[in-house]
Amino acid sequence: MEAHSVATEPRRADEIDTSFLDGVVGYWLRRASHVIATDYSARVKETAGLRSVQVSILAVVGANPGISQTQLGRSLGVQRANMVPLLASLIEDGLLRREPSDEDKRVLELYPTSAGEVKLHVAKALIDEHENALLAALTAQERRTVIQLLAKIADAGTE
Amino acid sequence: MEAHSVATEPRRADEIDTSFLDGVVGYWLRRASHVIATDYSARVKETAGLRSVQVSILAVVGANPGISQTQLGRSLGVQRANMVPLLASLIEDGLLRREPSDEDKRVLELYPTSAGEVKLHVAKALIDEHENALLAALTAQERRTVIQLLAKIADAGTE
DNA sequence: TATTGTTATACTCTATAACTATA
DNA sequence: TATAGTTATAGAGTATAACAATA
Repeated sequence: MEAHSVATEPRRADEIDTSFLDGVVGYWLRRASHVIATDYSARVKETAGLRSVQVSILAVVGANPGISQTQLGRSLGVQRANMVPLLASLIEDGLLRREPSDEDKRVLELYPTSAGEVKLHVAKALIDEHENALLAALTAQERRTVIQLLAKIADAGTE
Repeated sequence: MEAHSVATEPRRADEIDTSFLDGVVGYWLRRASHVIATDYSARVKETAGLRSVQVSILAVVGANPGISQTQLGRSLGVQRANMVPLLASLIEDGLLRREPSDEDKRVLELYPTSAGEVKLHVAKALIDEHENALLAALTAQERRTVIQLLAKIADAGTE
């Protein structure tokens, strides 16, 4: 039995019934993440010439000078292999530098350059601007709440 | 002035300072979305042989028989061009069928087949299972809250 | 044997532009 | 002119497997 006699005319976009998906967390996660990532990527590329993950890299290296590539990737949820081109362009642009570890000759320690710290400062202002624009509908308390809940969800993948 | 004298030894992964990113909604959105999407995609591919967005398509067409491709794409946040291969495989698998509209000869109306309704039923059970597994750390109230907040964020992209 | 950084490569998902047929 | 569906293609972003150097 196929239900094709129900619709007798085209529907308007705002009449679409999505009631089932409305209760699915993963569905809204995909929608919201896509909206935020699209806007943020465009802004950070235009203003700072960076990919969004590269801003995270600058921030984490800035707060943890001497961190290794593997540690960095683990803390950001990025695989070792994918760190290579991300770091290569940051180093080529003079925003990060590498130094061999004294204790473990396999490890390359990462440090921000002064240019990298300036760039990170610019990026931080950019993030504030971006979040204030796209999260205008959320109060400060709601933003804290959503971060807390998203962190719980993200933790499910690192167990 | 480069801050490389601060770190004198490698850090353990759980000692990494990510305090700046911790307050950024977009950062946690990326992390959480990645965890959920990875697990869900693998399950739905293995069990139902579908991509995650295709499950959403089945659900929306099931609730809105006769919907057009453009309406469907708009309601799911998927562009017209990207709907084509998604729908092609669903039709090839006999889960959906198309019928020319009587009123507008440009429009193709979409209807679920009986096989599509069975598949949707399977997918719904899969979604419940997936969400219960990965959102175990969240109470029912917290899930409702996160959906409400994510919907507000997603709305920022459709204004 | 295990791990760090690396290379090469493939796959998924999304974006853009242009075409056709209808309106 | 505008819109629905389509085609072709490009670009992010991520995943997998294998390698050399070192532990």
